[in-house]
Amino acid sequence: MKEKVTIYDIAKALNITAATVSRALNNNPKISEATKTLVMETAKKMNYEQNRFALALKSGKSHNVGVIVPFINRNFFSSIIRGIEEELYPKGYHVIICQTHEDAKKEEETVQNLLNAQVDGILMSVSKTTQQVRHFKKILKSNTPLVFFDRIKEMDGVSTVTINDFQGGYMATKHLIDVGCTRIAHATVDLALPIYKHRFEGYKQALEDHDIAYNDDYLITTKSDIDAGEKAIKKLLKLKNAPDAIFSASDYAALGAIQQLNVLGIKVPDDFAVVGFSNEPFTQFMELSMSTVDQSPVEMGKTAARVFLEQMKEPNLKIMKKVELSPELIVRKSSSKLTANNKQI
Amino acid sequence: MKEKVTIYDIAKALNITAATVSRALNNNPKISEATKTLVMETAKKMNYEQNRFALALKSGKSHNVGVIVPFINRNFFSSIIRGIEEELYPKGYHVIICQTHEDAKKEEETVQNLLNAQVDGILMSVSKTTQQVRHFKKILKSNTPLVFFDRIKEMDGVSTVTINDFQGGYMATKHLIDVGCTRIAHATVDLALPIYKHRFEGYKQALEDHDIAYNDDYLITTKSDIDAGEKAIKKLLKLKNAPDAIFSASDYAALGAIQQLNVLGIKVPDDFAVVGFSNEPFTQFMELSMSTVDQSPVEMGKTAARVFLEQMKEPNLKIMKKVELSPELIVRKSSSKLTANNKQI
DNA sequence: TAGATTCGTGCAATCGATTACATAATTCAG
DNA sequence: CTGAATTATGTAATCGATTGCACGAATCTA
Repeated sequence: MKEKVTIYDIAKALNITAATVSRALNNNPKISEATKTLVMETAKKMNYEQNRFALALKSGKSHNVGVIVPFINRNFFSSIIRGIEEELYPKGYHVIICQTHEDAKKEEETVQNLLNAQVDGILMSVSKTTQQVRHFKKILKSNTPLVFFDRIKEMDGVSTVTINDFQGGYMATKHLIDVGCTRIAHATVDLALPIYKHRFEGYKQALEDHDIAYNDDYLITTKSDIDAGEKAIKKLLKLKNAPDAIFSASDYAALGAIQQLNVLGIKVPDDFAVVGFSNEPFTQFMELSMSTVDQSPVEMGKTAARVFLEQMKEPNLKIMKKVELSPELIVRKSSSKLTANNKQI
Repeated sequence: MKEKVTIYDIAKALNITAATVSRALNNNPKISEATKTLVMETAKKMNYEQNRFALALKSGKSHNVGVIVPFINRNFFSSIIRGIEEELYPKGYHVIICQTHEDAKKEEETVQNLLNAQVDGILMSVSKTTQQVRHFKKILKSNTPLVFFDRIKEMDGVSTVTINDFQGGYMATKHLIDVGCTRIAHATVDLALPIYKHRFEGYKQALEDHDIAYNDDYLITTKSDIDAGEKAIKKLLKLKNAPDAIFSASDYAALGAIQQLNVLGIKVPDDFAVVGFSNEPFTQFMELSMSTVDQSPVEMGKTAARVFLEQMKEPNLKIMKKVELSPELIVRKSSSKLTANNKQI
């Protein structure tokens, strides 16, 4: 139907060469103003659109960036992607989405695939099962900017955008202390992953700063789901000196905890306070809304995108930027209790 | 660093021409088996990867598909995208994500942009504010397959994947009737949009089939948020013959309704039953879990992708396929009541 | 006014893969 | 054993945009 208009068509129409048209469109200073405007105008008139492939083939730049996440239908990740898309789209970049399903092998394959597609950059959150860094090195070797967000792997030459998980853990724990809890448990997911390790360290530090001894029995490792949270509560309540609060590194486990506490007839927050982590949408919709730590994922996505753009501006310079965003404690009902010493927050 | 290997490199290594290499790699029957295997092997040995841009430039096919949704961080849409990605990725397609923010103008711009990027197809859910179909016609004119999912616009030459919203509305309403409700209200969002219109029609049909007169006072138009649901309940309860149940076309409005009923001390589900629509994740996490209609979004995404792939197989044939998926009623606490005539479902 | 600059364009190669057409090598029919 | 048919490969154009180099024309210098 509608044949694509090329610079040759414009050239023919104006009786000049394609080279001149190209230069005019690129605002090359060697072209006279007269020709420039003339070319611009006819280009517009003829509905000219630059062919991305020809450009990509010539320049090696695709104006695409690859984004790799474990799953895209997890609020945290889809919100990050939203942030990335909003930041990059106006700059003419397209965002290519890939999921790893937390599978290290699929991650490697995906990376290879995106490199082959010659994306201009890769923004990603590392899969839980990833051990190797070979594929990341390949990215760097191919001179493609690489930005990790949230789940990172410490590597030379890679920029990272994270939230301060230590601070998040600290805030959550301190808040529980502030509302009068003294026997605070912590549910973690996998201490081998930096994000969880840092939350745990924040938890420990908050205890220490408030002269509460760390109790190893109060540390429990769970999966990030409701079931795991239920089991964790059952286990914790069997202790002779059972806790009166829990800071869970996962909102889902926290939800399971609350549900189980309900079943057992234990009053939340009065007899047992709960704080989660991530600010999943459901946490605010629960009847007993859940206190949690917000990670501002949209902002994280935007930041990651901006870091990428900076890197693109300085193609020679190897920038390695580490941005750390601040988490925000969101106090809701599951931990809002009035005590002798504390006002409701 | 690592220079890209091209077919010319392979050709040089084997002392043949690039044409032969190309043909061998494409399994052209005119090439002898001997050369084929030889080429294949050296290609593998040299880590050859086909240059997508050269191919795209030559063929006009990008092996990219554009996906346009209002927002990507809405569970429904991100799940659809997940389905699309899972179906298309193994076939060598990359998925380019764009959001419209429900803005018709941004939608037009995005379409133009994707066309310019020469995507091989566009899968999309139409923005709420879209009136014009000019940009859709442009897609068709450029001979690019177009598939609408969920939010469609009736047009010639466009394939659609929807769920049977009528059936969903019918099932939800019939279920409420089955548990003994007789004065069933309906909260809709915008009857101008087919999805909501069909849900409403299903609602009406279910009433009619069970000899319940349709009452115009029970129809209420709300936005799709919690606030709107609260207001709707307030308004409905002011009626002299107040309803005893509501089928809301939005889970969010249904949530608002439940919260407001709680505030007013009205027992859910015994005194007032509630069914939502969409099966948003939060509906199952609420203490009083919400009955709702599931739209199997991942399946919808996969189906849309498959329809696209079929279209690609028959480039000459103009296929126009209309797939309708069945919704599934999910009964949870907000409508599970025991009545004289009904067993608990 | 001759020679040197500057300015604006054109020429042609390039990016990497595909493919119609040409050609060389082999096989086959009679 | 010769011409035709078949098979395997090479030649060169093409997709669309960019860009180093060349070149003619205009302007300037002394």
